[in-house]
Amino acid sequence: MHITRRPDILTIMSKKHDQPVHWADIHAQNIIRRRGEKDVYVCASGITPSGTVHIGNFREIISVELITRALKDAGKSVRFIYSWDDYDVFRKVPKNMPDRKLLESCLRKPITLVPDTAGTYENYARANEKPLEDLLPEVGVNPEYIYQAERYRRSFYARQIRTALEHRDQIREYLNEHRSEPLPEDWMPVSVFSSFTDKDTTEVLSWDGAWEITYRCLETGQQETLDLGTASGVKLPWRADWPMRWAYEEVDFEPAGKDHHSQGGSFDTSKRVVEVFGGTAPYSFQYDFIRIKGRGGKISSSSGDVVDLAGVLEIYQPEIVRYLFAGTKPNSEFAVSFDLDVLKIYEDYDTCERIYYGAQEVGEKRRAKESRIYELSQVDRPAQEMPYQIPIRHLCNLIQIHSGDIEQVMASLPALREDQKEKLRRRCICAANWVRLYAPEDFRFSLRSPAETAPEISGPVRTAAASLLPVIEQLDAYDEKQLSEAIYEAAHSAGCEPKELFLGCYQVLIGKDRGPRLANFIKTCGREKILPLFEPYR
RNA sequence: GGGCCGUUAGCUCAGCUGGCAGAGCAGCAGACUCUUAAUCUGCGGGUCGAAGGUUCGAUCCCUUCACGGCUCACCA
Repeated sequence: MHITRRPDILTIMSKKHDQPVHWADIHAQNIIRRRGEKDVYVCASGITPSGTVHIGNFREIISVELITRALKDAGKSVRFIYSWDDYDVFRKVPKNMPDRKLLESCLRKPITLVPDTAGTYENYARANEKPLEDLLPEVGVNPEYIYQAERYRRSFYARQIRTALEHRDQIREYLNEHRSEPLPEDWMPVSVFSSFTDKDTTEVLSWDGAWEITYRCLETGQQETLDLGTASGVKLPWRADWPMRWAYEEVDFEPAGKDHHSQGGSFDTSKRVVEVFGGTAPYSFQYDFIRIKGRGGKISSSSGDVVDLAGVLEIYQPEIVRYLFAGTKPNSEFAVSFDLDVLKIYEDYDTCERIYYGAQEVGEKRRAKESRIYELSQVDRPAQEMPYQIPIRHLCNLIQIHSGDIEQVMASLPALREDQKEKLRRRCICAANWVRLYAPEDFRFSLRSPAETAPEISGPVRTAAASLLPVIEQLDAYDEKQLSEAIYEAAHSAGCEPKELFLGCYQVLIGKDRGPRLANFIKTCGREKILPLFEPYR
């Protein structure tokens, strides 16, 4: 008898295994050691919503989520902040956006002041933010959002901007350490959006040493003097902005992509610049990019369709999306697959689940590791008892047998408990989507309708098919093996090759030469679906 | 030019803080009169990129080199 109940988390993290086995726990331990004991650990993530937020960006979010989970499991309090850098400049029109002309006229404006050309949201930035915000809770991610545009526009960072100006020589020096061309002597660590055009095509002329700054709009030639305490268009450039926020939020952990993490990259300069703001650089690690397999190959294909979280959730259950990321070390590249690999991923996940619940025996080391991956993959806590498992391949068949009617599929499953239905329904939807969108042609079928003209078959094959009728009428009396034998018997007594009969049967059932393993397939479909299809050959 | 990552079975990779080299797939053999990359059983398969060093012991740590990928030095 298998133990299919949830193990105690303390068993997994007990003294016996006080060495953490999972990367998230190792990083969490490092954060605690590096930053010292604190009441609350601040974990930060952030991106610029300058286009559809794709699955590559999601890696950053989920990495932080996994670390916050690990910190919490280590008994710590955590604040997970997510910064929408929506006061960044609109620099390039992505391929998948409508009304490119209008968007092009908005280049150099902050993305929060660019319209949503699809007409759904208040502005362009919001159009990219909101769909993701709506989806994140589904995968168990619930950060505290910070909208940088909103902050900058109400002069929230006036004090910090002044600090940057006061230390502009120091900041310039830090940045110059890694620049091929040094910044000019009169460089100012601010950029200004013109109040005449909203664009950042401006030149800062002077700073009065306190709160006033004067700039010229390059497009209109007009000059204006602003008060930092009330101005809405002044912001820090990225390499000053990022460390400023580390200091302001007292960030303990923030990962970054490899573009930021190279030597001379923005993390490198920021960990110097942050001193100016009286802070220290957070603990960090670098995560690698992710690739796409079985769908274009690039996250953002040239046709303009982007692989985003919604696109991945079409195919993968939320806990399996988490599993993909939790099961891969952040600094290694991996591919999100839409091809046959999908089946393998589901099978791997199910194996991981069985290991967690003790329904599959493995070595102690592997058990500890898989169990932790399983826990981190769950949107909430793992269920008390093991969820209903159904092999994904079989499910794909069931869905096609029932013409995509998921409620029928669920009804056909014996011993399905009420509390298991929600997850299973989700798996059904994903399987149906996969079959429809990505499965190879060989994999797809649909049962013929009795109303259609029955395929022409003749000779011994027809005789054999006819002789199967009594068997199908009594289908419930046969188990799979017996049915299989009956099929061979039918072929033999009619004097045809079993192969021919198989071929004929698939023609009758699904109008193809091949299909799912026949005996099992017929049993699964049941007498009611099969009999009418064979009736014409009586 | 700097940095980071990688190089392990035919393929894809695991091997996380040094202790007899692993998995899946492919291959081979056998079984099922069989079919969604069919299923089951068994088997073979490796100079752990190269050369040094540390160690009782190195795929693992250090140094150098080769090849491959990414990234920074503009902006964000």
